[in-house]
Amino acid sequence: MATQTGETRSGGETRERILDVAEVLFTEHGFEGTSMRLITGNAGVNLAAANYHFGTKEALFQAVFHRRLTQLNRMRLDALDQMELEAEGLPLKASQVLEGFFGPVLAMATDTRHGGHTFMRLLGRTYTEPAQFIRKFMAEEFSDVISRYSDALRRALPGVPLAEIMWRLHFMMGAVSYAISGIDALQLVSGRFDDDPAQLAPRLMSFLLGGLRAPLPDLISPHAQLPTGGVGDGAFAPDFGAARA
Amino acid sequence: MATQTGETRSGGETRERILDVAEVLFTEHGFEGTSMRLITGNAGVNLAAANYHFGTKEALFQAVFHRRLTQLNRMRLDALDQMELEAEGLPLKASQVLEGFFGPVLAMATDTRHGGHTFMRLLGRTYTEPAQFIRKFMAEEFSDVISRYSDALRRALPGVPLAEIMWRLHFMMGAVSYAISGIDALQLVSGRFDDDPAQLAPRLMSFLLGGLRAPLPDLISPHAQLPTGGVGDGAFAPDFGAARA
DNA sequence: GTATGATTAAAACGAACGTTTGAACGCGGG
DNA sequence: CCCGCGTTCAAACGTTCGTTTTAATCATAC
Repeated sequence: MATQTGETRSGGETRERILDVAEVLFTEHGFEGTSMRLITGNAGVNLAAANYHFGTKEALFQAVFHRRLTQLNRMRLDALDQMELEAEGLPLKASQVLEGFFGPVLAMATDTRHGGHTFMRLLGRTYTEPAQFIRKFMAEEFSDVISRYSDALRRALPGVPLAEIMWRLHFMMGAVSYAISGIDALQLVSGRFDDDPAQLAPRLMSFLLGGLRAPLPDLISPHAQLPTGGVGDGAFAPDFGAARA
Repeated sequence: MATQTGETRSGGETRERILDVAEVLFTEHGFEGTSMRLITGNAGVNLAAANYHFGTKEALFQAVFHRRLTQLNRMRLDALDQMELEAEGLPLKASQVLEGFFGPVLAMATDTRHGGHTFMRLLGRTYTEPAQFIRKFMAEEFSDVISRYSDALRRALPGVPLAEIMWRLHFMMGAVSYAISGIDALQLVSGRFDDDPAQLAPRLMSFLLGGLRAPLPDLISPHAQLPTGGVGDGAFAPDFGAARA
């Protein structure tokens, strides 16, 4: 009220406010579906302020990711460091590795007070976004964590080929992503049921461990590596063929 | 060359061509990121033709989905009908149910000749899109299949609560979605490795069955229902708290 | 051969987009 | 007191968007 136009905000408050609002709106409407005007409007700041602080819309999007991913991956690496320290050179248990990798994700996802929930939905959604500039920095942000954790998993599951571990890590990331981002999608499709967020973690962890430690599949050509458990019945009807009218 | 301007196309060829191109471009750039001009331009048809045939961009998007989803869910229901017929009233095996549900998906996903591969990536990506008009008809297209298959799963896994089955179905859909849409995302993050598409199905099926049949988690409040297998160690560090600077 | 109805072409519509501009503002140190 | 610097402001830039409009073109029936 002191001056004619808007009041001046302290320090980096405008910047942080833009980041917070952008995180929510990018989650709700996607990158292309969110306009700079919508972001700055909801944040109560001037349109040009966004370009002043971040340059371009792409850079703003990256800044949203960088702020959270740095924190997330730091938590993951710290957890792994501590577990490996306590293990004194012995391989970790698979459940420990999973907890180190997905624990921070779930903690962030169920934290509604600091916006982590919103971001994790955005992350899951963005992981499959093919936009070039997104893929680029996603790879950079993740490569360290992936290599450290795939290594820990390889030691936790001796005899399982590395390719299999990578695939299962990939599958697990999909399950976690859906677990976080698709709760309403699930309700939408199946009506209401037990969705207590406090029970999501044990549910998910049990599922992930079951999948990670499942018997190895019968692969087509190469030498089978471990006993399989009657999984390979049925060949997934590979002939899709001329089914399209 | 017979006439001054373009040649006329037969019957519904223009319509089909628009659908095919739209499917590819929606997959690559998303709904908001794909313009009608890009679609019609790549299809070699006039811009107005798209609005003539489909009315609006949203209706075109729905048409893309309807064409494939109808086929996909028909395959799923047919497979379930036949399996239940052959079972003569006895419950199906969990592996059968999974194969009926995800088999058509994988068959479509690995079929590069008829564009199914493209569509399945689009489906996985769209499942978590929060756009209202998308959620609406996704629910309609899927509700039949979900209720039939969740019922079959419930009979295949007696003693497992329905809520648990729905959650695991949800987790599995996430894993399958990533398996289909994120192959390059995986390579991007971990370098090249074995990605023979013919081996994706057995790999995925093994993982899914392991997760589906995993021991039930220790839930916080309610009565435990089945013996659990030492999964509940660690509580996923629920205090995320003031970690943000 | 020509009238008819379906389909396409080309151009234009207003609105919304990301970004830039140049002036005004608040506030610290001379 | 005022000047310089970081920041915010209103306004405008040129482009692209989804959609509509008007006229031309085609296949077909008479």
